[in-house]
Amino acid sequence: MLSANIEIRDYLANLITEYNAGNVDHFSAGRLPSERELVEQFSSTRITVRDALTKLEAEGLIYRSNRRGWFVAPSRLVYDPSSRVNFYLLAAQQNKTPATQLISQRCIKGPAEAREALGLVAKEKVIELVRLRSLNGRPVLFETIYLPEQRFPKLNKARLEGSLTTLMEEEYSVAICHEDNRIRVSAVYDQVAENLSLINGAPCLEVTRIRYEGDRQAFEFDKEYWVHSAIELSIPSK
Amino acid sequence: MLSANIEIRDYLANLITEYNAGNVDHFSAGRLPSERELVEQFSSTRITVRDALTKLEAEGLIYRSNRRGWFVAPSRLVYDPSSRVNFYLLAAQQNKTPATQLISQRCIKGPAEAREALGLVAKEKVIELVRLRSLNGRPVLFETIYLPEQRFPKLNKARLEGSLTTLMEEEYSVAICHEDNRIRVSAVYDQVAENLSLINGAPCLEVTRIRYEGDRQAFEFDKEYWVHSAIELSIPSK
DNA sequence: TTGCGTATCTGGTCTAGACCAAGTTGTTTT
DNA sequence: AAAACAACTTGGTCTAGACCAGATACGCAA
Repeated sequence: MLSANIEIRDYLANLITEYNAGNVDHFSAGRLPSERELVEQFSSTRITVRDALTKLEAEGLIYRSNRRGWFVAPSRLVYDPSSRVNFYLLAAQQNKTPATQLISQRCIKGPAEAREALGLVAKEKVIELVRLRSLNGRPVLFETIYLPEQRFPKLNKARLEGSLTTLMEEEYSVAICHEDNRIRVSAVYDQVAENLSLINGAPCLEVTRIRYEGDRQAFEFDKEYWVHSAIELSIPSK
Repeated sequence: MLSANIEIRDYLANLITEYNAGNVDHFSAGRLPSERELVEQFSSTRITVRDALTKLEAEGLIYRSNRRGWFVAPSRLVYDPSSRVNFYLLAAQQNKTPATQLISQRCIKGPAEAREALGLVAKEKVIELVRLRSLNGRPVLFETIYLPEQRFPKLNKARLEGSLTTLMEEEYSVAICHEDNRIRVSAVYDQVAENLSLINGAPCLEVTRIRYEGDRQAFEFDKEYWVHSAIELSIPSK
């Protein structure tokens, strides 16, 4: 005996599979029926319907756009965090249209985690860049980048929405020698949640990255929050 | 104005931080108060309390043991999926006590995904091994391993709960030349959920691995489901 | 001492609503 | 045509319960 929420999940999961296989009839523009319509259809309650939707969200089959509705998740971007292929190229290779928006740029003391990773002392400051990246108009990545101010004076504001890796190579002769990526499942809140159109506490994939140049001198500390259904990591062996 | 569920989350998150810092008074044996006690304490309802708990679960601060209660999540196992360090060694290095249980062993046709990855044709079969791995008595990993029967005849049953990598090296002269890991956030159901003491639809970290030997011949296909709060992936650059 | 049954506790699932706030859309006004 | 407003729709949050099923603890009988 299946519980009601699983029945609804299974029903929707089947429709989604068909939809992804090309049968576009089920959902208009990838949008699922509203929660109240599903309640009607299954003679159930919103609690149960939302249980089903939350499970599909956890699986990455659907995603929510805060207070707008639930949508079928497009195919995932396959991403190798330790490769330095830039976001635009990667997206283009997978037939997705990328976009980057610079949300803020500040020169601050910065959080302890970043200062430690960058080996800063005393009054040294960091440049904090906050960016939002989208695929086909859907926000998928909220990232905060910390750079030592001393290493990157006079950052070219015009280029901050493009590939930072390229900028750093061309204008600051950075040569990455090593990097460490830490990946965990986490949740988003507040500014991150809002920018990704998620609710507080929604699951995400969190990537923390430290990049080193030359004799193991850290020059970049990143925090990335990915809408989990938008991404699959690919880690080839060394 | 904070919503009630966030207030409860924040309250518990603080207690958990203190608990992890050594103030053991708050929770006996890492166990949170029961949902009904929290309802009392905050003059709220179970829906709201469970919203808060679900958010803490998504963040990996707590985990649930099905119908037993909610517990503070121990520190994560840091794991490099592309390294071939075995589970026992890895756990020991991080002061955790590992255990492995062989749940089933069959010789079957196997799922299309595995057959394809292994390049099997016609009537070739695979050996399917299902194992559950624990840290300090807590189940954290449910894994299914598919091996081509022809490559691994007469598998030594006695050793299937130990390191497979070691077994394959010693008894079948396997030399890994390459591997590909795919990582995504997903959800667990049925047998996987039961074995991990999770509910249907609970979030997890799914790792799919293909290992190759010699001239790029695949010899192993794995599906790993990790309790997400139990693990952090570490991916050093190539 | 060892099972075994039972009472109790826990989370799992669900009912049947309510009100709120943000996003969307259509209409009116400028 | 553009801006402003209002009506409506959507998910977000919450109330106040109910019953179920698995896990646990405990007492009793073999």
